[in-house]
Amino acid sequence: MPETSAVPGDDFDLGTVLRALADAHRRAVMIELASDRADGERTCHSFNLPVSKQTRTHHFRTLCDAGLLCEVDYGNKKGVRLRRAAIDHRFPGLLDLLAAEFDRSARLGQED
Amino acid sequence: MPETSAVPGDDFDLGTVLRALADAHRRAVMIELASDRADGERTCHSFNLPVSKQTRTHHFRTLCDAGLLCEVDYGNKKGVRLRRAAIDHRFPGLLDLLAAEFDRSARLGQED
DNA sequence: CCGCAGGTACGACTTGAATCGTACCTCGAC
DNA sequence: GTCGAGGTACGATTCAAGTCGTACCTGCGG
Repeated sequence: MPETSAVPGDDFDLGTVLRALADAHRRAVMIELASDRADGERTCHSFNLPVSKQTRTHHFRTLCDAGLLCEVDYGNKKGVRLRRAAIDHRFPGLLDLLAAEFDRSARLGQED
Repeated sequence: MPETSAVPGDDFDLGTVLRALADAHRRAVMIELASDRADGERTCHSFNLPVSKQTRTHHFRTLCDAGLLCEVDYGNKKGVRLRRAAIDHRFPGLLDLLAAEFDRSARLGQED
């Protein structure tokens, strides 16, 4: 049971969640995850965050603490997975909002 | 035309909005407004924010800059109004999320 | 065993945001 | 006109958060 999610049930705190989503890098991760309906496990490394790995660790920890992600520790590597069901249960519509932002930024692209 | 909304159309920025909602005081205002389907004009004073009036000004400015509120300047007093239509158009479900949080906190009350 | 890559722990730095003090403005009541 | 209440402007302070440097751990492949 290599699960490392900080939040057990639907013990979400809206403030914590919004603060987690307020950062552009973390939001980018969440938007990417929310858009992928496959909900596969991703490595922290697979997101192209333009920050050092210490900072990456910090951001993913923040997201986990907020209950948005759960981590799988392989010792060497780490996998993250979106807690879609829990989030949808507690904050219905939130992930749709993020997914919509994905479409939006894709539509805008480099223009503007 | 005493309108003073900083954001004209649906020129919302998700980051700005989430950062605005990340603060507990501002969120309290938004939750209260989102729950009131009457959408009447309120005075800044009518929210019971436990901060000084300078800080209150700061928070309402932040909410207006995010495009969540529009203000009506009466010189002496100021009215605020939720930009429900614009928000619903750009972020469908967001206000429902906040309204749900109102119910939730009401249900929990002082317990827990 | 050793090196490398991903990840974490701790600490330091820096920036942004929340808060308030002081001063000033605007309107309405007296 | 004067005063008071609501509001704003500017500056100072304080604190949280993002960022990275250094050091260390873990597994995998040579």
